[in-house]
Amino acid sequence: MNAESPAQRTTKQRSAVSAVLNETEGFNSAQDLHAILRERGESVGLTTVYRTLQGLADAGEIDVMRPPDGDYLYRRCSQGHHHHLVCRSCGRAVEVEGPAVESWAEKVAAKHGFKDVSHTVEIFGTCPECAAKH
Amino acid sequence: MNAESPAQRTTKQRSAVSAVLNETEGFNSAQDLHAILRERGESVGLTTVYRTLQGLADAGEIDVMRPPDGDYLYRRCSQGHHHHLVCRSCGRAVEVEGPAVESWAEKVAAKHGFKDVSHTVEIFGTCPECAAKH
DNA sequence: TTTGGTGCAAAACCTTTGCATTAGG
DNA sequence: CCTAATGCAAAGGTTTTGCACCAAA
Repeated sequence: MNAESPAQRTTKQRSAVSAVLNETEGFNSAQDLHAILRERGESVGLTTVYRTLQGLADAGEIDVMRPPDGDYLYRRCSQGHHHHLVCRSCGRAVEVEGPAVESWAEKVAAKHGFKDVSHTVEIFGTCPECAAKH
Repeated sequence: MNAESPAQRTTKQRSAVSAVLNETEGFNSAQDLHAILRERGESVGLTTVYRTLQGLADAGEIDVMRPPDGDYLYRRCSQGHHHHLVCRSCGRAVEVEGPAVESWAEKVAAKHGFKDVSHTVEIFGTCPECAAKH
């Protein structure tokens, strides 16, 4: 029992969910993704969407975000640690890095003796396109 | 109809909720606060706790936070914009400031043409006391 | 064939709302 | 008195779970 067999199966539903995540440039809720799939004629249950997203999130293949209000949002992202500049209106997101923020967080936590430190940083705003639409 | 009368009444329930917020040094959920009140023998309905917290939050008298998972958390805080270093185990929070983070967020948003920018920054970790308890 | 995946319906949860009653000013 | 505040119960909405059936390997 050492050969860690993923036993992860490739199904039509998972491929469909993954495909939508590849094509969308913003954060979407599980229900959004489910609606998109239905519009396309793909028949995937909402339960499966939730379960697939959980799996992808656990595997670190997608980013999960929680806005100040509302539900969980998901998005396929590049590898590595980064943060997001998210449009409040359309959900479009830009990946941003902030080395200074990382070190600042580490320093602050260390100063107070906190261990196992992690952090969340999200920037919200209205993107140029949405601002233009008035 | 110009003298903006707050019409805000001081009730036993609101005082009780406010008192608990003053005495706790960590973030608590509405249900936590409700439980604490009941333990004390104070009889306050969960609905009232929720409504009182909403009011205090709208008035800017308490900070609302959303952890990566779980429900809304509330805490009485000092005035002004600041962020938190929160213990994942006991909820204790330290208010921290990061001028560099503020300007960084502004700059990043401006570079991408985003307007009406706001941001959230939370640092999570295990506080010294909780770490000692192993 | 074997075992993980799927999907429906139902359960769990947290939070909000409707409405009659209570009580602050 | 007048009207905001309270609290119970019920509604709302999202996410999870139980279970029988289906399909990938």
